[in-house]
Amino acid sequence: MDLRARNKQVTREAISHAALRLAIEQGPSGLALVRVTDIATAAGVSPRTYNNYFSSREEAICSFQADQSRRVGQALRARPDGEPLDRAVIAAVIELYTDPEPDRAGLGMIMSTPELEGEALKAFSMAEGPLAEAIAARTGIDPGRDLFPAVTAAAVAGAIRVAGRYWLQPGNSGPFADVLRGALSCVIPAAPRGQ
Amino acid sequence: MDLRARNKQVTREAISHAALRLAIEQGPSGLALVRVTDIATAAGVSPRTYNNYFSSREEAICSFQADQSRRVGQALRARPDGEPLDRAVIAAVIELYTDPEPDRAGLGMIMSTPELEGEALKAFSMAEGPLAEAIAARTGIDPGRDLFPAVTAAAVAGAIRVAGRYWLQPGNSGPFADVLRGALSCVIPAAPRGQ
DNA sequence: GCACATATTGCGTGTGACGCAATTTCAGGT
DNA sequence: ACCTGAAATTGCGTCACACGCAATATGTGC
Repeated sequence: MDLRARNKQVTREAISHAALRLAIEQGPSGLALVRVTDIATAAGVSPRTYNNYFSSREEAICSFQADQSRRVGQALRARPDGEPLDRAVIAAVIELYTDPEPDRAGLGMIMSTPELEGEALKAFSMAEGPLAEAIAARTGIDPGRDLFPAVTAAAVAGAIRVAGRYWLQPGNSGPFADVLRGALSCVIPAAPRGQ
Repeated sequence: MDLRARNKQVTREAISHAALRLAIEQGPSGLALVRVTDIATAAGVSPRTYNNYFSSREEAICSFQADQSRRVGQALRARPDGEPLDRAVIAAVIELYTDPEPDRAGLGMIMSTPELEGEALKAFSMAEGPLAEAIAARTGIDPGRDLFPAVTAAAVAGAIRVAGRYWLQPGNSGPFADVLRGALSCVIPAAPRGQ
């Protein structure tokens, strides 16, 4: 990775981090008070530069979650070859989402702010493409002819989202890993049907 | 339903219909050319009134799909009591989404326009809440303690979305019902695990 | 230390979303 | 048929945002 590219990444993360931090400070109800100028200032860049990286506050705020989702496919590919699909997916997701344990405030901000709903869904759905490819590769199914990889990927993304929502509920002090495992086992078969 | 409420509904649908029609005319690449004024004029209302019903063009365009999703729960509840979960869900979804056969242009516009992605995901996810409740009612599971209803609902919504994307691919002239059936059978168990 | 690609920035413009208050519309009762 | 009041429509003003463009600053690689 180029040095220049790494600098861009640093700037990107600075903006994203500032945006999420400011959003958390104001809480879900006061998201409108988080102005573009504030985000840019907090990140140490000009408003115009902020806009070179993100085309909306929502995108900046949810960027972290989106990045996380993008890694799900690669996490599944890192699992050993012989492992059954369900075990591999569960292990990959838990590994990715509990190291470290997610930031309750950040996840809560993203998932329980109406104005962020669309962007949050986009963030979680970012996992689907790469994950579907990884599932296809693992099961040897052609994703162009069989819907199984894409449908399963969507189900996994949905399960992660539901698990997050449940974990955020007050009075839920258990580890996220347990919730994730429970959610994922509802929908992931050990192998494609009939095989 | 009140007469006044019905009039509001008529206006709402006029705006939504106009928005989708204009968007289709310009195609996914020219969505920026669909101005608020155009939508309002085409619907026969003032721009301000358009904004009383929808707070963004995207929302107006995807409103039809959102309404459709909201009906999934009720469609499942309409299935006979004894029917196994998987059959009931599949029958309910197919009934709802193939009568009539979806408008290819409209669905394509909504699902393959990047600017509409967030709103489209919101539209499909509208099904999840009511559907989860219907699943909970049918299976007798307490949705507050067990994640199965919510996870399954999310998986169903995801499967419908994936099926739609697949059905839109050129060279796919088969009935939508078949695609839906295939997608749904990937993830819906006949009953919650272990029961 | 230089040169060039690339990122950053400032400015200007067009558009959208929405609060507010005036006005129109119309359902329901007399 | 008319009145009345609630509710919907509308116009206006405001504010913030996204983005194109061109100038400038930055720093990497030689």
